[in-house]
Amino acid sequence: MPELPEVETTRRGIAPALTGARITEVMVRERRLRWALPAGFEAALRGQRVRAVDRRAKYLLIEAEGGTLLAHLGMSGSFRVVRPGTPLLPHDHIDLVTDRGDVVRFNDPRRFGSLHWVTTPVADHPLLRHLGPEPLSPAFTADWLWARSRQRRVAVKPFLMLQPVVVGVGNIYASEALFRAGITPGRSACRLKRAEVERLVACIREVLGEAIGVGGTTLRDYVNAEGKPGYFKQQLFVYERAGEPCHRCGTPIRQRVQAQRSTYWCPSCQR
DNA sequence: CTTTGCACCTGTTGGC
DNA sequence: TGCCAACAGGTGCAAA
Repeated sequence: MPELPEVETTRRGIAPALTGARITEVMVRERRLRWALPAGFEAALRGQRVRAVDRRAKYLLIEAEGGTLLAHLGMSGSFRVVRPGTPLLPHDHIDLVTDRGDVVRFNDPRRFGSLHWVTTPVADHPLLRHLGPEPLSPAFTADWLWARSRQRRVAVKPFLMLQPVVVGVGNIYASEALFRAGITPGRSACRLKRAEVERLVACIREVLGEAIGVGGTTLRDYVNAEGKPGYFKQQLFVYERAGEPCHRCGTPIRQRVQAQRSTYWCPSCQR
């Protein structure tokens, strides 16, 4: 499910309930996530006061006094903030109960999501150590993307989804950014011209920023902390629009598979 | 090192 | 109507 805009929307939604609150109870109904929750997970978290809720790439960092809860939503994960006694939905695997009477509830049908309690410096964690720059930060520049792309023969669309290159761009926004930049997704990264790389950096920033502004994209099951969908689906130019007319030129949108993932593009607007 | 394909899961959809 | 293959916002890992 979630790419950077959906994770950021989730962060903004759960932060008010968690920041400054103490976790008084941890209820685990299903430990088999991407990595099984270890015995002692609940005990480690119980009693922790949350200092801040941050995001790095597609990870949520719930930073407490004694460590950080590192959460990933995988393909189908979501967090909701509910009141105690709210009936459980299928796949509501974990509850964090706070001393303010909020329940932060993790749901994940496919269980590709993960939770880690980390007591070492979190930026050094193996899952975070090799991540590239945040696309909305000044560290993500045309110079950076240019340098990273020069020796890469891989097609530019899967290239944009490599987290060591730039974080947060997933299957939807890779196609959307390439449409906006006018670059066809099958071009090798190393064959991009300098001006194209510059456009791409700007378009990645633009599309992610706009998506955050409307709460992300809901295709199927993504919901924010209030259980509501994001509205960026209406703004998608190409994703899941195979055969439909391009919003810019009317040419039918095409679809192909790259690196086992569907790619969408306009053969007329993108070269 | 880069690149490719698989694996992990459940739920939905579309074709026959 | 029912069955089954294909596919779905991700990514770690093994192998070539």
